[in-house]
Amino acid sequence: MLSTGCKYAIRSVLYIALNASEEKKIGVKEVSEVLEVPFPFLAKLMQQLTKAKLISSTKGPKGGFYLNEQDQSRNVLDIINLMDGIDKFQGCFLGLSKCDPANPCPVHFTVAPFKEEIMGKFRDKSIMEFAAEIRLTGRHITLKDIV
Amino acid sequence: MLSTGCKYAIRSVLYIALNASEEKKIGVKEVSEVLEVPFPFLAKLMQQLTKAKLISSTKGPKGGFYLNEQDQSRNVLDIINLMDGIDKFQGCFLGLSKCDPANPCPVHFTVAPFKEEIMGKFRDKSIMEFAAEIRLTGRHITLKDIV
DNA sequence: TTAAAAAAAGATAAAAAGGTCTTTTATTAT
DNA sequence: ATAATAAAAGACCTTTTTATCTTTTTTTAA
Ligand code: FES
Ligand code: FES
Repeated sequence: MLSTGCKYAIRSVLYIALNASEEKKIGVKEVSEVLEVPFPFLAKLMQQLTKAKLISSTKGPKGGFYLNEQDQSRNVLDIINLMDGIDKFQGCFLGLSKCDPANPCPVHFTVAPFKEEIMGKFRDKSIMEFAAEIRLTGRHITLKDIV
Repeated sequence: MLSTGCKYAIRSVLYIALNASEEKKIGVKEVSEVLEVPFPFLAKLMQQLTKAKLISSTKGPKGGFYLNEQDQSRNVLDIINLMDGIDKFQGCFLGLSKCDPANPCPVHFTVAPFKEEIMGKFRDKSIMEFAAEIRLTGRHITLKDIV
């Protein structure tokens, strides 16, 4: 469905949303340990996220990652779009050049409604709204707390 | 979304459903040319489909691929399951060990309804029903007829 | 019964995704 | 100023996916 990098990225951003702030930044090390994700790989992903301005960072001691105000209003679709490209949802399910209702592939009308709706869901809910829900209902981001 | 092999496989099976029969079998060559898919790669995929009894074949002159009665009642989900594995839909969207409503990840309730429904759609409609619809409405499987 | 046709099988190669390691740059506290 | 810290950058390695090539087996028709 999504690339592993993309999955890691979503979980990381949510973890940062939940646990970091401009005063208490969080490093790659902590994130990679808590989420059980390979450190160097995650570091690359975080760099990408930072360059794309989906998360913020500062170097040096007391440095790390956090979400500034703009970052907080981003949504999950922004992350998917950055990591895997929006075509993962917008493109034709069977890989034909364009997904076009005027020129539909055999499964177009089977999948199109879902593609639309799921993109909507991931666009309309901000990272912070997700974080609030996680805090409220105790959803897990890590493998550890499942057992 | 799906692997390229899986997409090729679905399109090929539909093409065979539409154009082949036990009397008029179709070879890899024709399928690869019409669908614009690399011949040797497609040959491998067809072997897999044959071994899994999703399509039928005979060797030698006048040989080729076709769908027997059992094959015709198969569905798209069978193909996806063979090529990519059912976890592509059943597994957790964020890659956590198990997708379990009792222990949901942050996006579980956002995506779970879609996963269920789309699997249903692809399970409940047989290959031949898809073929009939294609014949009726003129859906395209190839890139050529789009322009 | 032989030659041609076509799938099956298996070995190999190229490209992409996933993952690691090393060096550089920026920041902060001492 | 200096040492320590942590991200940024870039080179590198491994595995999986995608694709190709070659040989073998089966079948049919002449
Ligand atoms: S044309 Fe294939 S999904 Fe829309
Ligand atoms: S637990 Fe993640 S999608 Fe169900």
